[in-house]
Parts: sequence; structure tokens; C-alpha cells
Amino acid sequence: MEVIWANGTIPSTEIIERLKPSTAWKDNTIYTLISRLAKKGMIRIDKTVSPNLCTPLVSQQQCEREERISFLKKVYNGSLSLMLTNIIEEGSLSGEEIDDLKKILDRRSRGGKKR
Amino acid sequence: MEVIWANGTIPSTEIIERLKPSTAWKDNTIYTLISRLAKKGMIRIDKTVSPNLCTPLVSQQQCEREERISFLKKVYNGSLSLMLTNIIEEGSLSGEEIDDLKKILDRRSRGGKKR
DNA sequence: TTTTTCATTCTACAGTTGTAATATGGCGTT
DNA sequence: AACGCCATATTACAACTGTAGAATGAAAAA
Repeated sequence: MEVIWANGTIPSTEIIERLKPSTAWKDNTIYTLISRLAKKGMIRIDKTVSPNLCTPLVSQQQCEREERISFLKKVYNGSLSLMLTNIIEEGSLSGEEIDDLKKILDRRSRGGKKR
Repeated sequence: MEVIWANGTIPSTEIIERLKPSTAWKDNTIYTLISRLAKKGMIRIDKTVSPNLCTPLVSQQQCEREERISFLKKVYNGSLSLMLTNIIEEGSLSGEEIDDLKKILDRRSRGGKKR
């Protein structure tokens, strides 16, 4: 799924190649997954050329965002701060990680994306 | 599902009552869900008494934690900071919310839970 | 042109989720 | 004893996920 994001537009055969090392799926399985992605409107398949070309129709950002929102809603009542509170209370974060997060929070507001 | 966490041990009939206002599920649907929860080992059902008593077998914390970890792994490569970075970059948080999160992060380390 | 091969589509099948109708067993009533 | 009702169990069924074998079509090789 994410192989396609990484390439913008990529031939199906390459998707298979790219996935080979990381999964044990049969080629057919991947074709199935590809067409299911298309059915869901996640990608567009250009069938006029031989190895069909697959192009994402939704950005990874968009997708992650949606997944995140639905996850937060389901588990944390939609609240990011509740999630963070819980994590903190679990005490599973090292001080270093916490500082990291704080840095991230500071690096917003003004300055925008790439700084 | 969360009604049970909220009560420790609760008769099935009450689960139904508690859910009535918030869902449109039929009673039977709820019974089905209850037994599926049992099948998954999420709860134990004491069938020796008439309205069966349902007791959670995993804590809500544990459960949320697992869901969170699997979500982070799936979407953000397991990285909470990546998630936060993305949220920040999206610019979807108000300054207020960000301050909130910072406060949460500060309120850890020493002092523990309730302060 | 016959055969082989590669890419793509179809079909399959078990398992899960969402939602519920139907059946059943036991207890309280008549 | 016969009837009804409530709690529970069994069965149902469509959509979706995970996984892949089988069929097909078109292009490449022989």
C-alpha cells in the first residue's frame, strides 16, 4: 500500500518487486490487493499500458490523518491530549522521548513546514 | 464494550440497559457482542447466575495501550513523535491545544499520577 | 503459427465484524 | 400441567480481509 505513495506512479510489476523482500505474499495476492485498493478509490489503475500503472488518488497525509482521527475517536474519545495523558501516566516514555516531543511542539506556530 | 470496564462486574441485562440510550442496537445484538467478547477472552461470563455476570479480563489501560501500539506501528511506523510531527505540520492544532499538550508533558517525570 | 510466458482477472474460501431473527430452556403464572 | 416471558444460544447473512489457485488474453519466443 505504501509502496505506491513512495513512488507516485508505479507499474504493478514493480509494486510486486518492491514488496518481495518484505512480504511473503504471492504475486496474485498482491494483484488482488491492488485491485481492492482501486475498488476503494485509493488508487487509479491505468490499464491502457501493459504493466498497468498505479497512481495514488489520496495522499498519504490525508490517509494517515483519517486513520488517526478514527483511531483517536475510537480509543481516546477523539482526544489527543487524553492519549498523551495516558501514555505519560503509563510512564512508558523516557525523559529523552518526552523532551523530543516537547521540541516538536515548540517547533510549530511560526516558521511553518520546512525550516 | 467500555460499559463493562466502567463497572468491573455487571449483569448482562444491565449492559443492555446502559447501552440503550447511546446505541440503536437490538438486545440480541448486544448479547452477540457480549459472547464474542468472551470468545476473545476479553471478559469472563459467570453463567451460574441468571442475568449472567460479566467481568473484564483485561484492563482498559492494557487494551488501549495495545490498540495504540498497533495503530502507531501500522500508521506511523511505531513512532509517536512521527505522529506528533505530522499533526503539527498539518497545522491542525490551535496554540491552546499545543500548550495543553506541553503541560501534559511537563506534568510527568517526578510527582507521578495525581499531583 | 504454435507454444510459452507474463500480466491481469475471476473465483474461492476461511475468518472477522456488524447486525439481528429465531429458537430454546427455565421460571413464574394461571 | 400448560402458558408466557425473559435470558441466553443458535443460526444467518452480507461486507470485508487475508490469502491464493485457476483461467484468460496478449505478447514474446520458437
